[in-house]
Amino acid sequence: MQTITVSTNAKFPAALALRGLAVPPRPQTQPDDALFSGGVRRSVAKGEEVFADGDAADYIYKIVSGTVRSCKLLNDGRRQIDAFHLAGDIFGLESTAEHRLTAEAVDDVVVLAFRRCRFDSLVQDSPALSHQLMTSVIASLERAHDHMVLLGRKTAQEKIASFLLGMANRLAPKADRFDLPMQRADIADHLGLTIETVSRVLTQMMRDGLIKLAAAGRTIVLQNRMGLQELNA
Amino acid sequence: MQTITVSTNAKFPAALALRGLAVPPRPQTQPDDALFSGGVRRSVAKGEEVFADGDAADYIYKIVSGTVRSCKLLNDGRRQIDAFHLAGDIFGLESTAEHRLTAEAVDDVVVLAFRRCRFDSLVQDSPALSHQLMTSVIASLERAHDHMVLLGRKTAQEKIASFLLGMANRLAPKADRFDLPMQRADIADHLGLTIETVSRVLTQMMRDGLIKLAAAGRTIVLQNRMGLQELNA
DNA sequence: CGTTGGCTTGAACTCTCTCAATACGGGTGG
DNA sequence: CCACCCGTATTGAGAGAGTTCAAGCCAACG
Repeated sequence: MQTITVSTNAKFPAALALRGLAVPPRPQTQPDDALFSGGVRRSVAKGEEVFADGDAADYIYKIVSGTVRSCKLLNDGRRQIDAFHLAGDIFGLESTAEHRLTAEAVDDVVVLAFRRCRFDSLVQDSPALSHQLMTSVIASLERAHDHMVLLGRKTAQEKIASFLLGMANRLAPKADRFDLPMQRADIADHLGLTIETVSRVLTQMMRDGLIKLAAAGRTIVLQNRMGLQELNA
Repeated sequence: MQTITVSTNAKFPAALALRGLAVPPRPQTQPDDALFSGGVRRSVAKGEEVFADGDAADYIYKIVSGTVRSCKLLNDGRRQIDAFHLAGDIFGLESTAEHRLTAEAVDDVVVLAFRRCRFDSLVQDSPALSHQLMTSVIASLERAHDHMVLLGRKTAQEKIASFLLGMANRLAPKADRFDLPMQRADIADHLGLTIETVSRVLTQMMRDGLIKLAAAGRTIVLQNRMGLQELNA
């Protein structure tokens, strides 16, 4: 744990130095962007950590592009992915002085990083910001609640159906086709299944005409939203 | 859903009326009690709802005594208990206007209820309160994260071991003996198991000398904390 | 064109669930 | 004070969803 902490902390200043004085391109404007003007842009390569379990929680992050997974590990290697964060999402807030989970780049990622101390003082000054932040954390909590129902009480089929509909909603709200950024192992560790079960359920759904798979299983086409919704329980 | 909403909303003013002008006895003083001075005391009998899924989220609650379970239901009756709240815990904080889960009294409960709107303005005025509240929500979120690991990746034995150690910590931090306020069905729905599995694992732990059971299985004596800790993963 | 990483498929196994019977305990009424 | 009851917990036997282990496949890449 110590080694991980050190290595990641060491990595971060390096990234800062690299991009040092570059002016961060203005991301698409959203209600809470006021919060996030002036953050430091940081690129994280696929598979690299944004922060690790045990790291000092000095920064809060907002995703510019790419996908981040936040996960917990059991000592024997079992993994649970609590959530996937997509462009626009805020993460890293969920902690005390030290992070209690690891955030890794699922694909190549660009984030904006904000010093937490500066942030805290900002929050002190602005009740509006405070409120926004609170809302963001509470939203995370509600997603966590939904995910607990999924993990504790849904069948493999239902888990996959929920997952596909949820990702479709976030990745391509209008369309019926989208590309999953993560691989089967990530999906499995998010849903509390094995990769084999994920694969089997997906092929069965394909046979049942609910979905179509393409591009090595990464592209999903929803052919029967209704059918999936029924499985969604 | 409508019927539940109405009935519970109707219940609440009644409770207020009943206890209307009674001066709430001052609960044991804690750091964040400033937040909760002036709340309305409300008793909830075992099995009754504090609020239901779909109710207007007008109040925030702090437990004076007793145990509350907050749970979600699937349309076919499957249930997931997200958390048990004990004396001193805050619950009912939502980002939306409506509750997204149901809070029920596990045993006879007394809570303090606070109008959310009044609360919000209080928070506006006091950064300190805001910070305390934030801390409380973040703590909930971290417990949720831990629980997701449990639900998604732990075996029945490990789930029960985690649960017992956790409850021991909260109910009797020093002692090795404590009474579970909830029944097997609640434990099962909290851990993503069936009551039979809960019972079987407990019996096995008893045979293994890890615990002792008494009082119809409600009293637990930890005989081998180390052994449980090892199972805890 | 061989290697690599990720995905799929198959067959056997096992942990947990399901269904069903039995036991326990606290409260009530005779 | 005992007998009965009802809700809750335990125990048993059989079934099944999902896992495990192992092999095969496919596309990307050097």
